[in-house]
Amino acid sequence: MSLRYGVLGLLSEQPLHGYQVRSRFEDMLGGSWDVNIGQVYSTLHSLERDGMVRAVGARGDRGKVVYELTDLGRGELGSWLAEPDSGPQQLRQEVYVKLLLAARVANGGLPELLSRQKRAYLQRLKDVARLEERARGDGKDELALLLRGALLHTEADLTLIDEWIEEMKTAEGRLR
Amino acid sequence: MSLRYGVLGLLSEQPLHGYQVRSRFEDMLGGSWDVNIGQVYSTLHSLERDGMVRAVGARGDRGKVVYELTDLGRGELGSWLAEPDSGPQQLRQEVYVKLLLAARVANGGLPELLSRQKRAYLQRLKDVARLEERARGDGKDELALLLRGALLHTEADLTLIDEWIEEMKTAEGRLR
DNA sequence: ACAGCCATGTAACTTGTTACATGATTTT
DNA sequence: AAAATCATGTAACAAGTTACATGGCTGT
Repeated sequence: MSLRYGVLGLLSEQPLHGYQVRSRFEDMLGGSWDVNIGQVYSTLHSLERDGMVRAVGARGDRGKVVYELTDLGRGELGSWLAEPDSGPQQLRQEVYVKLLLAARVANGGLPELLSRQKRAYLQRLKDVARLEERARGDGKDELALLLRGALLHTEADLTLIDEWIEEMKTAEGRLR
Repeated sequence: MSLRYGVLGLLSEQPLHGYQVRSRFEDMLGGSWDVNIGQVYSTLHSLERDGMVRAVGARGDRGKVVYELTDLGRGELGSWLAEPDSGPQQLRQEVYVKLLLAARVANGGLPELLSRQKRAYLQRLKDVARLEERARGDGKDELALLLRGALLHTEADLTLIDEWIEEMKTAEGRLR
C-alpha cells in the first residue's frame, strides 16, 4: 500500500517516469527501502488501470513513459493523507511472535535469545544514530526526524527486552 | 512469515488440527490478530508440501486432520528461534511514508495531520493500556509484556510527533 | 569493444486478505 | 427446527520479492 501512495505523492509534485519514481522514493527514505523497480512499473500499471495516473505524451527520450496524476488520483491521495494512521498496534510482528514462542517452547533457550536480541538492538541503535547524523548533515531534516523515530522505537524495544530479562530473574527468584 | 513459524511453534508443543491452531494463535496474541482460518489451512498445506509437518493418522472425529512436526520442521523452528530479529528498522511503514509525503506535498495540511495523528496515538495508548491491564489480570504474563511493548512503541510515536510539531514551530519562527 | 548505467517490462512465487461453499455437531 | 460453533477447504485478489529479458546511451 505504501508504495502505491508513495507513487501518487511523488507524481503530485510533477510528472515522472518509473525510474525517477524509484530514485526519488529511495532518496526520500534515505535508501532504507530498496524499492524494487519491477514493482514500480506494475504499481504504475495498476494505478493507470484504476484511473489514478495517466501516461503523458508519446514515448520520449529513450523510450521513457512519463506519468501524471489524474484528478481521481489527486483526490485519492488527498483523502489518504488527511486520514491518520490508526489500526491496532502491530502485535503480530515477527519479534513478538518469536519471543512468545521462545517463552513457550524453548524455555531453556530464552535467556540466550533475549541477550542476543538485545545485542542486535544495540547494534541497530548505533546504525540508526549514524544514519540520523548523516541525514542531518545533508540537510535532510524530514528524513532525520524519521530516523529519530526509528531510534525511539529501537529504544522502546531495548526497554522491553530489559524488562523481560528483569521479570525472568524475579520469576526465577520466586522458584527458589 | 510469522504465521508459518507460529504454526510450527504451536505444533512443537503437541499435534493440532487447523482450527485449534487458529484459536491457540489468537489466544497467544490476545486476540490482537484475527488469524484468517483459510490462511491457516493453506499454511499447513504449504508446510506439508515443504516437509515441515505431516498429517497424522486418518481423518478423526469430525473430519479433523491433525498435524505434527517432522524432524525437518523442528530443526527449522529451532534455527529461526535462535536467530535474533535484525534487519534495518522499518522506515517504510505507512505512517512514515504518509508524514514524509505530507511534508512534501501538503504543507498546508501538515499541522492538522500531525495533531490528528497525535489524537489517534493517544487513543491507541488508552486501548493498549486497557488490554495490558486485562492481560495482567488474566495472568497472561507474556502477553502483558508484549502489550507493554506496544505501549512503549506508541509512546515513541507520540514523542516523535511532538518533536515534529516543535520543529515546525521553530521553523515557522525562523521564517518571520 | 565493453562495462555500466538508464529504462521498461514479464514471470513465478510468497504472504496475507476477503469471500464463499460445504457439511457435521451442539446449543437454544 | 433454527442458530451457532466446529471443521475443512477453494477462488480471487493485493502487495511485495526475486530473477530474468531486452534495448539504448555513455564513458573508458
